[in-house]
Amino acid sequence: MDPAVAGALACRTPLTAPALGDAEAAALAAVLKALADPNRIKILHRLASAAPDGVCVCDLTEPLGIAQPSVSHHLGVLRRAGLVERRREASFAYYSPVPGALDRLASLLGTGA
Amino acid sequence: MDPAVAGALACRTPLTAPALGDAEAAALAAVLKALADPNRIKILHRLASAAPDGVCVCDLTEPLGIAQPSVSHHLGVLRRAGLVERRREASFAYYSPVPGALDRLASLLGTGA
DNA sequence: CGTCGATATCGATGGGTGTCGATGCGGTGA
DNA sequence: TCACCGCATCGACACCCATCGATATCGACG
Repeated sequence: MDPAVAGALACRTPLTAPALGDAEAAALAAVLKALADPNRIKILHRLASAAPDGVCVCDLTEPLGIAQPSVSHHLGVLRRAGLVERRREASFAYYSPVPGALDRLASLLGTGA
Repeated sequence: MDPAVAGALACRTPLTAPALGDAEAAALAAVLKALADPNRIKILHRLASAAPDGVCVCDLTEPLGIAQPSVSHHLGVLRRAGLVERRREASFAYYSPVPGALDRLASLLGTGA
């Protein structure tokens, strides 16, 4: 189609802002996907509200009602997304939320990104 | 196990706040899952930045590089999640972001939910 | 040094989802 | 009236993911 004509059709939108790049969109989607699970939300909520120095895996398994490998899996997802961090001590693993990780995400959403 | 003993084991956490309910976690996860896709993020960003009165589907198909049925699918997901709304006019469909939808989500994340 | 307990990883499995082409449904204009 | 156009839905396909049991790893402890 003739481009000069294409711009004059009935259905067009001005496009005032530059389109979001593939990389930014993918990065944002990756973090959101890590959060988009009920069990991971519960985990993060518990980490954020209950532990200044971390929560060990064994204290997450029972209240979540899922098996221990599943809990480890979810914690790994959150950790790879940069939302929680792990502190190993003896044979225990204490997880705690990364300060500001959710704040950055919240501000991104708030600014209409 | 004896509860009086369970509280005294090595691996315990105080649990200062009530656990997040299944319903809240599922609802939050549903909204986040609707956002957890690069194409949907691009769509929402474009809707938020380019259109006071809505963007029609045909203007989203080409810049996203995906077929029209896929665009309709993503718009449907966003609409069912309460993030965008549709205004039909003639044979066109104009989509626009729901005001405050992202703000509420951002505040939920910011308050550590 | 052997056992046990806490976590992580592996392999399998069932369900969910993004993508597409084909098709249906209204509304427009010739 | 009829062809065309924009959009939604359908059916199929491939792929990802949450979950589990089984197993490996690693440190503590007797």
